[in-house]
Amino acid sequence: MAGIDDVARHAGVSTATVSRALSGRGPVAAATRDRVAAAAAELGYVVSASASSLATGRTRNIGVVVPFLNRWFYTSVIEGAQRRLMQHGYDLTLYNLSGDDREREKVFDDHLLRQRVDAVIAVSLELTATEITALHTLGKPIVGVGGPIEGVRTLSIDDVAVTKLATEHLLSLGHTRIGHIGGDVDRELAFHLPTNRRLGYEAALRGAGLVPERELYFPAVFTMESGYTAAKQMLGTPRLRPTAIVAASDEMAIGAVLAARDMGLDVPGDLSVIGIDDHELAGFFGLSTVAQHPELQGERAVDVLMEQLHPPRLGTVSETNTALPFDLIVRSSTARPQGRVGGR
Amino acid sequence: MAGIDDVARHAGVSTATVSRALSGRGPVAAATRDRVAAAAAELGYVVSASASSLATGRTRNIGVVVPFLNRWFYTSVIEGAQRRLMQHGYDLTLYNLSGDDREREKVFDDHLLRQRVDAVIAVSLELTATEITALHTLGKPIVGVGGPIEGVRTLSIDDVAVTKLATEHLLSLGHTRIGHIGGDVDRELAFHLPTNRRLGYEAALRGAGLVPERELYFPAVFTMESGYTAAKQMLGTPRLRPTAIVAASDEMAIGAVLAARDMGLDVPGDLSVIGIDDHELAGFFGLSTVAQHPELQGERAVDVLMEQLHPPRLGTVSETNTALPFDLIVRSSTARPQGRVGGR
DNA sequence: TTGAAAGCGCTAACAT
DNA sequence: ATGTTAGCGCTTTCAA
Repeated sequence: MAGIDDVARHAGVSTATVSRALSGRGPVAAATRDRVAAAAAELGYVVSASASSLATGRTRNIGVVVPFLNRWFYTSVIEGAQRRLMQHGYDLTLYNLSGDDREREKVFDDHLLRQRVDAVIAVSLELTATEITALHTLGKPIVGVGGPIEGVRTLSIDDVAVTKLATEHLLSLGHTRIGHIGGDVDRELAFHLPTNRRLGYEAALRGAGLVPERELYFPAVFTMESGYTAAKQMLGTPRLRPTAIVAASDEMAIGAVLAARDMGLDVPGDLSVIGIDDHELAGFFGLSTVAQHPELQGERAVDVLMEQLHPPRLGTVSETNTALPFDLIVRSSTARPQGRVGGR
Repeated sequence: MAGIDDVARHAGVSTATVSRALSGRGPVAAATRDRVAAAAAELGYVVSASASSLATGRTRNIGVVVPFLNRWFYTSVIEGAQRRLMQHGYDLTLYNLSGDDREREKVFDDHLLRQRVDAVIAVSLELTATEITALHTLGKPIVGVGGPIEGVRTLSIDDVAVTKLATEHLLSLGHTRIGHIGGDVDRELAFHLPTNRRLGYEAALRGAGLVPERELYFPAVFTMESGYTAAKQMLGTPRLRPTAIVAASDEMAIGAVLAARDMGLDVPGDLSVIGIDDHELAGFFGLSTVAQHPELQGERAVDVLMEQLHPPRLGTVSETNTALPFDLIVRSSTARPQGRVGGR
């Protein structure tokens, strides 16, 4: 493995010049720069990350902490973050908290503090006070995605507004008996999320002059199976009979669609269903939904960090405070309610 | 951030002793070790990764290269690898090749060569000659998971045997017209995989004295939607009329189940379907399948690397050469064919 | 614009 | 068992 000295010798300059030429920091004559670049290329020289880090204190590596891996949202965020990081020449080190508590502790107390990362992105994390302290003693920039962390800048869609929009879509179609399958506050890591989504649902109903019925809310975990179970429950309870369901996630919504089918109900003829996410399977199931673009959230998180890591020259205006976009996507799982209400 | 000198002073020993005490390399009196540990804990000292790496040449970090992130198989492998790495105190740096070619090149020519990793795990990768060269100039251990790489030790289930088993399950139930939805060789990154799975399917048929019909093979990509389309095609073609389908992945199999339902066919009454994977959704859809335990493959890959990175003392026998396990899991999507064949 | 040289924080000979 | 010390490979003053 060629070192910086080899390149220096090869190009007939000092190591300092090689460093300057290759990193772009400090003045180098154009001709010299070319000579150095050529030498480096010829020798296949690549800077040693650890030596460079030790000397500069920067690692060109970002830590991404997620509670799980096997969920569409997280992998999408990671994918977006990774793509953007690569554009900046950064690596991404992944910390998955899905193990037991001891491992979780290890991540915060050891791994993240080893100074292997310049900053961290925390995805949908509900952190303990100790963990927040640990992150702060890191002294590095931190940005959250999808879950508010005490004292940490967080990117997140407006969960209330999103569910409100989904519910309003159903209302505008003429539905008045709308059920909600939401996250179970007691069982989710990010407890604010199911709460906010439920609030949006209720706000929309109230906005239409309706009173949210407690019985039309069914808690579930964010999986297809759980959505399926909840929907069966809801649809099977005689006095409830909703004509539409808004689920707090697409996976739950798909579960609801399948439950309706299994009960012989037509979607959207007998039941309209809308989810939230625009999950990769939403299109296949013809699911109407509100898209929340998680890859974009990952990219944005990186933008925020890069701005702190490499303060931009004056005049560059930050756009990272822009609210995160979400879009209603109407497919074939929602329609006007059948029968009496406004049929033609 | 406390440094090693602070700890040394605090514990009244030299930095060398601190290093030895904390790393476990080299002799240290028990009492001293405790004193050092206490001092380190009190000061919140954590070794600097870059300084340590520079001095030792080891990074305690493994690179994992995947072609995509948003697929159950990859995230499962990563999860398994991560869990095991954490047990060894290693970090995991993720390289995702799903970007454009320029980015892919950057990964191999820059990022992986920065000496940020001690070894790499390549998941389901079909590498170019240049990329293999790049990996080899790395001079670090490499292990592949799920796809053979020239000159690289690779962990992979026996794709032929797996599909053979799935097909034999159907044969044993009495099916004789069995269709196959497999990967499209031209469109997949890992072209050997669809080929091998198809071979296993054909071998099973031949083993039962049947002749594989070309028309009963339908190419697809590894998604639910593609499986759905292929199944509709197969089931809709009058002269084909299979009573069973073996799909090369669970997602495609689920697509086939849904296609059958949409055509008014009962599963397993009119059509049996079996997949391969034991995908997280397989249970929900009652899908019979052959499980391939990707998390385990990730763990095993780490085991192989650890053995090379930390050669075990004599007497420790490596078990990493054990064939990777796969298991037939019978759920409710497979049954004896209806009607004439052996019905009761 | 370039070079010389002093670290960055830790580890591992080597010496004791 | 512990301490002394010379690097690990690069970056960055400081001088020229």
